[in-house]
Amino acid sequence: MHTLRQFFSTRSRLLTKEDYSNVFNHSEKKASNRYALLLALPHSGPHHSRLGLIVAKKNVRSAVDRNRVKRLVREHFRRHPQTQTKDTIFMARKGIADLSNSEIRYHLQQLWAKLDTVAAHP
RNA sequence: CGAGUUGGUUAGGCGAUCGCUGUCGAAUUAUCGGCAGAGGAAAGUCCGGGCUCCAGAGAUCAGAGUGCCAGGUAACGCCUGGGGGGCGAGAGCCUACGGAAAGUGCAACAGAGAGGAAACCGCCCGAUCUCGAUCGGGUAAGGGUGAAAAGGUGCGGUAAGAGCGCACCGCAUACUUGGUAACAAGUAUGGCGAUGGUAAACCCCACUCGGAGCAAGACCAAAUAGGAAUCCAUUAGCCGUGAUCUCCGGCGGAUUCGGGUAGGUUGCUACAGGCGGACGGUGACGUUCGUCGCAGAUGAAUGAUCGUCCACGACAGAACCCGGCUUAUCGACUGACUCAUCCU
RNA sequence: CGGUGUGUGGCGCAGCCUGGUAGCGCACUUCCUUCGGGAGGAAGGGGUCGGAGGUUCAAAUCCUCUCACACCGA
Repeated sequence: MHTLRQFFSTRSRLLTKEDYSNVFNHSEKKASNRYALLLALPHSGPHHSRLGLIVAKKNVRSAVDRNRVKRLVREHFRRHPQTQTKDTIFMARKGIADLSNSEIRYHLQQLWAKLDTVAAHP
């Protein structure tokens, strides 16, 4: 199973406006801290688990930092397969650009763990 | 060797594992392999051009921009060379650097006076008398005000002074020489009561410019609503002017057509291209020969982890593409030149 | 990505075009009025005019660069 999910392509991304507003309006699970916010919508459709990224210019000023955050989140999503198929949105908050790569990785692990415990007890 | 000026190149390397985008080849329905994959500023959007659409014969006005001269360039507000001015001991650096005798305006406060001006304190002459004041006149050297006061310095001259005269400098005009030119040098004349400053004030002169931008533009095209044409139905009901009747129109169904939203495709990278050589030119650059193929994403790829070496890695991420400018930036390498000391 | 606009006391705005004094309202401080408060009246404090450079005798104002913020076009 792990080797099966070790890729990340366009099929595991949220693509259209509807995909995003769907998750926003019907999100069943949330996990957040002061650096980021996660929204998730479980489904049993034909898709894989999908990921959407929102890293606003207002919250992360530099383009280099925006790319860095998005790459780290994708890498985490790719390396840690979901226990349940669901669409997830990641929203960056203001202080995240000041963190180092290892710090961001630590926070991502915490957030996804929180999301899974909520999922276990709906 | 020290201090400094200036131009160019580069922007962590190597290995392993797991990934992303494009493309080629296998395979054929989700895999494998090869190759390629951010910058010198990709940034700011300050200029210029290509490209696309709109408007359009051409010209002028308006408006905007540029502004010493010559050249380069597709073009430029850029670059190169030269001239003037300023700074520096020098290499070198900086320079919006056309016109103020075409006209209009502006200059607070201070000061007597701010522009065809004027005399406050002064200086000098004369008159008067109470003998250091008043009045009349001459003058602009000195003082004072101001950012700026109508050539500067020296000598002569004079009642005191003044381009009043002379010398040098500055200015203006004319001519000669050198230079494509900007300009420079020289000679002569003027005798400076005229020609002050400000044009990043209006303005004048010369030159340049149509407008918008790839979210431009082109193509394909759901659902829903609405439009047009043709055909069917015109039975029943409802609406239309207060009521009734007749006529007419609308509300119905089917097919076709065109516009067009969501969404998709395209524009999308091979071109004023890079590298090397030769020739021409002081140089920017041009001509020519050879060679290379060098990102093309679209919620947006170029990364993560580990090991290792060192100088311990700055500023920072393409979004139609080029040429510049400006701003940010830890360093490393290298060419040329200047000054000072020492040695020969 | 492209195109516009705005930065002035604590807050909201004038002044900029046409260069010389930074002003208005609310708020703040003190005093008067009142038994006390509010309202009212009088006086006062507070501004590198977003930042840097240039033009000018002189810049909030003119010019250039730069930093924030806001708006418009799918």
